[in-house]
Amino acid sequence: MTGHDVAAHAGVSQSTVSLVLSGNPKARIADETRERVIEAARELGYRPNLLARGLVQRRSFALGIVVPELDNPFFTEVVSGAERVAGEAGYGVLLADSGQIPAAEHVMRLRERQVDGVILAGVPVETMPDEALADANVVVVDEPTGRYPGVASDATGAGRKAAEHLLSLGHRSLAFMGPADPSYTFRMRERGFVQALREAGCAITSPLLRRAPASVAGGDRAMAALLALEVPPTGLFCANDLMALGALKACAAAGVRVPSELSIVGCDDIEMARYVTPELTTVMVPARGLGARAARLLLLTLDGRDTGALSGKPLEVEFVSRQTTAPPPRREP
Amino acid sequence: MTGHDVAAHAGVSQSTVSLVLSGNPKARIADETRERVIEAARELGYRPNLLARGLVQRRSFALGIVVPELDNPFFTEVVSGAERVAGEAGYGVLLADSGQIPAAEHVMRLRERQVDGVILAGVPVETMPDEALADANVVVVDEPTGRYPGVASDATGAGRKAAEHLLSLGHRSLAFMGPADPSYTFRMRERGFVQALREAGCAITSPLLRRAPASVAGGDRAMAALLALEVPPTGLFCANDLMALGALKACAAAGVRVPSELSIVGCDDIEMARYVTPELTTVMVPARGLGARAARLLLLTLDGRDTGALSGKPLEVEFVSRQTTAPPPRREP
DNA sequence: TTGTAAGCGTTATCAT
DNA sequence: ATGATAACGCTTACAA
Repeated sequence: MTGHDVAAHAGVSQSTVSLVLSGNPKARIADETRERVIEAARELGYRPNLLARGLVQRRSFALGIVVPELDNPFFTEVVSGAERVAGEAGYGVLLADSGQIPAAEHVMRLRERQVDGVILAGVPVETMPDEALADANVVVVDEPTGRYPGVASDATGAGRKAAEHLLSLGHRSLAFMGPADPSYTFRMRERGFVQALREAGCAITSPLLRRAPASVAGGDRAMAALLALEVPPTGLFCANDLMALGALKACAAAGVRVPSELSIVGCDDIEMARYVTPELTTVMVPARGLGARAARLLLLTLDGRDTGALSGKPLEVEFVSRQTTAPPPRREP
Repeated sequence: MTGHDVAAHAGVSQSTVSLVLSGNPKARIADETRERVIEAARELGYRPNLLARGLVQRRSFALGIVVPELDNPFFTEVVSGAERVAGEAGYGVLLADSGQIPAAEHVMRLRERQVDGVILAGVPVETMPDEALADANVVVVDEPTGRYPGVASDATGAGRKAAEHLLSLGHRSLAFMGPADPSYTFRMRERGFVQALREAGCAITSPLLRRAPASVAGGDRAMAALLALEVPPTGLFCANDLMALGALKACAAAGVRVPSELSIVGCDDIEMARYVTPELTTVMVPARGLGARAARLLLLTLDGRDTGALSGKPLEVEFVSRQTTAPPPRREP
């Protein structure tokens, strides 16, 4: 089924078919002819070949999105948000998970497929060879770089809000857990938290600052270490909800009651945060919104009309009070 | 950067470049020439345009995969598994989430993009217009149809294993919750469960068979209804883990202790099953394996060498004993 | 208003 | 062993 077939069926030339069906604005086609073509296309069930179109127009109307791991619900949401807006704009979405294949390689492959742009989420952009991204349309999610446009959430604000909440509850002995890798967002969450504490005259000591992978397993381990301390903290902020879930698990295993003995605040507000018991107090980061915004920004850029409105200020994060925080236990007499 | 540029740089014709770089087996190229071409390509950072290749070869080396919702961790895993094997085979993966746009429409779009095949997961294939799938390479995940090849898990086996476990613990008053829609897999899980009970002389009465969406919210609601019964069940099997998580939540809210007062078995073994407290006893369904297998089957089909080995028997499911099941409470005297 | 024709960047068939 | 050349299915001047 090609445009030629439709043309033959409608008794017109192939280019007329193209003119009609591609909705080219500067195409003056007789209404009668247009009808015939559309009818013929419908009858034959004609669908244009987007590879051919892409070849001549030099754009594929497809976006690539690369994430480090689809398992992480945060990235799943980013992808989901991006997919939604891309889909609604008629764009295809090529998904690349850099679990097995390095991100740079994925980007090269996407570019071979002539994607019009690439969304990078959770990918350490700085570590990628320049050539991979050279003159490509790139939007980076949640990792501000000077080099590429990006969309981000207010990461320091997230840490700050967690600190303020814990502080206002009366906690003074606070801990943080986060990954060792230099991920911008995690670093900023940490910084916001630590700074807010310091401003309140409540410094965090190094044994209370745990490094572990930003996963449930990592949170579990880090919590175990915290619990083994002479003087465990009464409050904890985790770099993401996954870690918080792990911490929760470790507490359950150790018989530590949350929130009466220990308050825990996560970050992201993944769906599961609402589904565990006790429900996780956290800071909501609009993952789906980030993905959607990234896609929107990319699409605007492609149309050459990125007004800067989208890449502007970071998306707001919002403190969500649930069941894992409470005032610290009274000191044993 | 096109093949022509490389040709010019290497002092050969464009077709020679293609011959060399595409690794065409029946290409006899002088070693010296080959070297020159490869070197030129490297220097210029040449990457073939896959749209052009796809146009002439009439295959895009891309797969489409459509899922009902990326939020559902089960489908996320399916996608992840499929993406992995597709990626390793050099195939691109076009992702389509039928949240906003109907699955049939998605399939049409994917076909416009000339995907070589489509994986349908969690999509009600029977309800799709025939034309959407007509002479396309399709693999259906976990929903056997006579019309298309598919990969499936042993859904009745899953229900059966849940029943056997609960029965062996001594439960006799059992409930089931699952979605009302006629999804094959959920139906089979239910059937396996109910049949195994019946065989054990332990019929399930209709108030103990709850219909609700296969989500956490659905499970929560269904559990509330179950708890409101005169004589609540002592054991419960949920059509999937999401529902089980909802049930767990409802129990926590109602102060019903799991597993001492009520035993719960989920199905799927999503990652979260391990992370809630108490950890969810469930039946493991290899979601990632299903996705991987679906992709493998599709790739084999494309190469025209589907030996039938993959579409054969359903993938085994495995009972996973964790913390949400125990013997029923002793009868009140 | 519509048709002709020149590409888009490849692959693949043929001469040479 | 290599180079012309004809597709692939479409868009887009330009002609008619």
